[in-house]
Amino acid sequence: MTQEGTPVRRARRGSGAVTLHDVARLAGVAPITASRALNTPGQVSAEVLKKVLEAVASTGYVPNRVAGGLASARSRLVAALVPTLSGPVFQETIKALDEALVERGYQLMLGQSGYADSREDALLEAIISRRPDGIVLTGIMHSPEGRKRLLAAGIPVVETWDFTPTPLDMLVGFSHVDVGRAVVDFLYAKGRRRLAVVAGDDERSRRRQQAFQAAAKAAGLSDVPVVIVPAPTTLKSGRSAMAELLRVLPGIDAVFCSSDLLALGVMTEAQVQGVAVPGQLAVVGFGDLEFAADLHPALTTVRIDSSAIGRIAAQFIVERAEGGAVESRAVDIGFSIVDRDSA
Amino acid sequence: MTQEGTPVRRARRGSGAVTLHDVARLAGVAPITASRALNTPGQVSAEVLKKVLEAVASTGYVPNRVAGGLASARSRLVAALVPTLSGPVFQETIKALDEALVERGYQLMLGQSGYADSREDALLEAIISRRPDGIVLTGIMHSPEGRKRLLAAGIPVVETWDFTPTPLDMLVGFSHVDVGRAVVDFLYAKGRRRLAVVAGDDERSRRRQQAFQAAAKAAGLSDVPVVIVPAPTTLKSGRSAMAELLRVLPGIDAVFCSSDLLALGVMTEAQVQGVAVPGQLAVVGFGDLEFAADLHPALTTVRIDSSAIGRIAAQFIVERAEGGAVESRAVDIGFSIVDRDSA
DNA sequence: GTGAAAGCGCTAACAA
DNA sequence: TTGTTAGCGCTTTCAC
Repeated sequence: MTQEGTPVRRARRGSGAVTLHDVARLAGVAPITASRALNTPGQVSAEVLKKVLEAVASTGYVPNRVAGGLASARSRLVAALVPTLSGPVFQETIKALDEALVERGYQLMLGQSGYADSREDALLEAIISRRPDGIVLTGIMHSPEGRKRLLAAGIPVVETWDFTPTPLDMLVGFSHVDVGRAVVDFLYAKGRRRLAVVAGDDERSRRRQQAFQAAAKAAGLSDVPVVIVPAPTTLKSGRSAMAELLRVLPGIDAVFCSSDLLALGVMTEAQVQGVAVPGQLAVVGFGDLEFAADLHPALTTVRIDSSAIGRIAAQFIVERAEGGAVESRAVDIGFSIVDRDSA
Repeated sequence: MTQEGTPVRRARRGSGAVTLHDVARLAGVAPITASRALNTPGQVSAEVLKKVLEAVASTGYVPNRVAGGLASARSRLVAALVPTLSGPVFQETIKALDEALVERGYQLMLGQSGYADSREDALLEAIISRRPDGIVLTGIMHSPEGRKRLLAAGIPVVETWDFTPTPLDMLVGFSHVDVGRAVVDFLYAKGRRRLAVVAGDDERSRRRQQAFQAAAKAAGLSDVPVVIVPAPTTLKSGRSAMAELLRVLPGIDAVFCSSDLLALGVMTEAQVQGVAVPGQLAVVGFGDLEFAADLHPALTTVRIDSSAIGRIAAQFIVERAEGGAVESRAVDIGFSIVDRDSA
């Protein structure tokens, strides 16, 4: 059903939206000139620029970056894979990543891989099919198929929140083994001798926990009991883990938790059961979430500069996309133990 | 620099990746047939399907949905706008939205608008330029320019987490005015008479707060003092708001907080200052975050089915994109007050 | 500084 | 069921 008498061979396909052609026609220039006026204004005369800008304003033209992406092979889209959107751990990283990206004209796509690797492959395909200019992974890509797919796609990848000598491509993170050790040293220096761990059932938490146990053993401390709780960690699982610990081993004097939320649960249960923190029990969290400093008692915890991870990841990807710098970079952003009242 | 002696007029542009053409050639069919084998397998013969699938497997072909999106005017991308990625409030909505979308072959794009409207317009343009199949807003789009842009783009929009008689398009939310009133009734029934509010400085919180004040007045209660804290709300601002309230009006017997985190801050400060909850002071939160039930005392709070909002929004958008159903729909998912120990 | 032509990789429309 | 053709809206390449 065409509206006018103009002879048309086919039905119109387009969305009907204003296109660059419309703008160009209105401005009296060729489409490519309009394109240049918008993307590289330095390359056109002031007069042309003005006319194009007027045409844009009067039509309400919004460029179609899907088409632009196809033509230029640069989507200006970056994908981030997180285990889950529940849980505040990666939140600041994603927030900082998005902010840094938007500032540079990129957009963020999100995918939840789950803590299991099951859906990961399908998700990876869905993401690669959008041809993002970069992919940010929280954690290390372990599955061989995943690594292969990513490598084959030739998309810049930043692995984060971990450290490995064999990154897929680029890397921004820190050593979980070092964290485990450092917390043992910290608690030992505070005079604590009967340590315990409450850890979420994900790979990085487990790595901290194992390093913690090994370091405690090396320091000549008694065996460190461990309670593993499902990922993502919750206040509730912290409470029940603490209840179990208290039941089985009432003599412990310090607990290292794999998240601040878990630590809050542990402190809550301690309070309910009349165990004084830090008097009888030291509690150390992980993450230094916004609330940690203002709890009562204020939570001693391991601080990770979550925002920095996001910012640096964004920078790496944008530089790769724009500068074409091919070098693979790895940054260890480290961590610190924030010594507050709970330990 | 061409590799072979073939006379080429231009340098090769493509990404070098395997394309549908490669797959089709390998399978011995036309590109469109390969396309159909992958997208609408019912339309091709079993034999062709098999050959195409084999070709896909042997080449590691991953479809380019950027190209597909351009050709079909369906990007299978949905954008979500949140005020901020910090703060757990919309987290479950986004999580559920993403899950429902991925299940149906869509991908989620994220944008942070900030609580101020300043960057919103630029963000909106960035999003529209990707031609998503739908946009999910947290909150109502108020700015006239924003509404205009969205309408002009012709992209299905779902406004969420609020209710209005004049939605832009589709709507999934609840009435914040009703929440404010219901909490007054609830506290009144519990015998509380000197109510106060701690509210984040965002529009929806303010609306609950105002309705709360009005309802208290209508019930013949004394004027309700209000402390406004910056958005996003934090445990810290809850503590200082409570400290202020206690200093100025020590006689209050109930506080309605605009988030559970704020409520936790209020309870923490109360505990530190020796005010018994719920004995002397009732505390009501908002959101029913995962941790609320396991605090001590367990937090009485307003429960919103955050996941349902995400799921329904996804459904609305997908139906619009696929069914072409043009009707505008509005759903009030309501809320409930979860009566636990803190009030 | 400006433009014509070609094509990015895919799918809608039409035809056989 | 399969194929041909013509784009989607933009940017690249090459030429003036």
